[in-house]
Amino acid sequence: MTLQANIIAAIRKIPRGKVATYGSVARAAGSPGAARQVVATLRSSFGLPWHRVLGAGGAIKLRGESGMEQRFRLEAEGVVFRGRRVDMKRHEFKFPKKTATRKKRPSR
DNA sequence: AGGGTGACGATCA
DNA sequence: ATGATCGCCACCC
Repeated sequence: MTLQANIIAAIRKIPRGKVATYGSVARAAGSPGAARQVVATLRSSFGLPWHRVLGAGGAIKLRGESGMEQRFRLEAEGVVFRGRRVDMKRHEFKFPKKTATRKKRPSR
């Protein structure tokens, strides 16, 4: 299982009308701090709800038209923006945390 | 092995 | 709020 596969899997779980951040996706994929890999994945793969992935705080990190595009798509899904960012209070998607079987870690 | 790169994140001025 | 810096991580050449 590659990190990229985990990232893709995580992103695919983001429901319509909800959003997640690079950082949270990275954690969900099992690699906290690997936000940049999330980016790499989004760039190299497609067919993913890429527009539902934002930067910390719900900010769109894309520049130019791509950013507008993203915002446009999110609003179309019912996501509310507060200034230049998404209202995370209402739309942030919380990935199910692995509480039971920790990755490579003796129970407890 | 070594070095460069990112749609990042957090912090500081 | 914006821009600069440093830290992080995995991937690519």
